[in-house]
Amino acid sequence: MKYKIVNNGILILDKNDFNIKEILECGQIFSFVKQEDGYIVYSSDKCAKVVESEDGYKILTNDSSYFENFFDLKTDYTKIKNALKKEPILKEPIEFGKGIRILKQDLFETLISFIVSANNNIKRIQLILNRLRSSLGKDMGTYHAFPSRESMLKKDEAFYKDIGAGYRASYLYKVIRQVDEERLKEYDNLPTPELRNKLIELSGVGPKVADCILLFGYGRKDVFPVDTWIAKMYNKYYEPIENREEIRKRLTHQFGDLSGYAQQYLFYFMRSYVGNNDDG
DNA sequence: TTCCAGGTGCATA
DNA sequence: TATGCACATGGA
Repeated sequence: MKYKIVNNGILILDKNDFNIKEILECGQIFSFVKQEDGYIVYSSDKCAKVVESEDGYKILTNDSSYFENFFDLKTDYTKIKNALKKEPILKEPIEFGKGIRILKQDLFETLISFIVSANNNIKRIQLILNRLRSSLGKDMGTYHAFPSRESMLKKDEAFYKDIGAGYRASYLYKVIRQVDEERLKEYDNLPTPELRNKLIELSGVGPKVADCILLFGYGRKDVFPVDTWIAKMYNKYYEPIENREEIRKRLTHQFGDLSGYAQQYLFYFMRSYVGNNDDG
């Protein structure tokens, strides 16, 4: 994909592999705001405004190199989509979400965010994380950074209940006492299966949340997170199987190193297009 | 009112 | 190892 670093951000010079609505609304990230003329996206202590232009997008930010990596701009998504289109089941989902890119997100933020996401809906996940940012995150002027582990350590479990985390409050209280940002970074040296086992040891992190952290934080594309929507998909287009571990095994076997990409096209398609309509 | 949402932890067999 | 249940909360 063609893009150019300029003095106030990044110019995306191609709309084929970049659609900001699809990138932000496909469920991989929760901290963003839709505006009249574009989107503002928050990651860690940074932010960017993304505005559509005639032949692409402008990413307005002071941290171009961070967002170059964040938006995974060096990866050729045309190539990935062409490879995945050979699977009949992915033809329509890829057409529907052809501007999706897998974001490379901050590890600690991804850990906390996807613990909150468990058995929860996206609107409420966003609400809880916004409260977390605004009450504990560093004031950056026009917004608040995602809180550090250090700032989260100062709060008791009741605080996390008060911001609406529900029964996940105890997971949050515990998990920040199990790992810090440095340890999470060190884990990146491990191969995916070992790293996955390390993550599952953490409070509030099971197989599905671990896979989301692997995919959206560590950038591991050889995982296929199986949530309620993917389970629905599998039972609709493949065959009825109750066991999600079995579904995960079969899908990672089918899609291999492109599992993460395939999962995201399917998830977005199921959630926003097929939705609850069960007669397709 | 019941069901569901990007599931996990824990007890039980 | 595998199954079943409880767990907060708000929208449909």
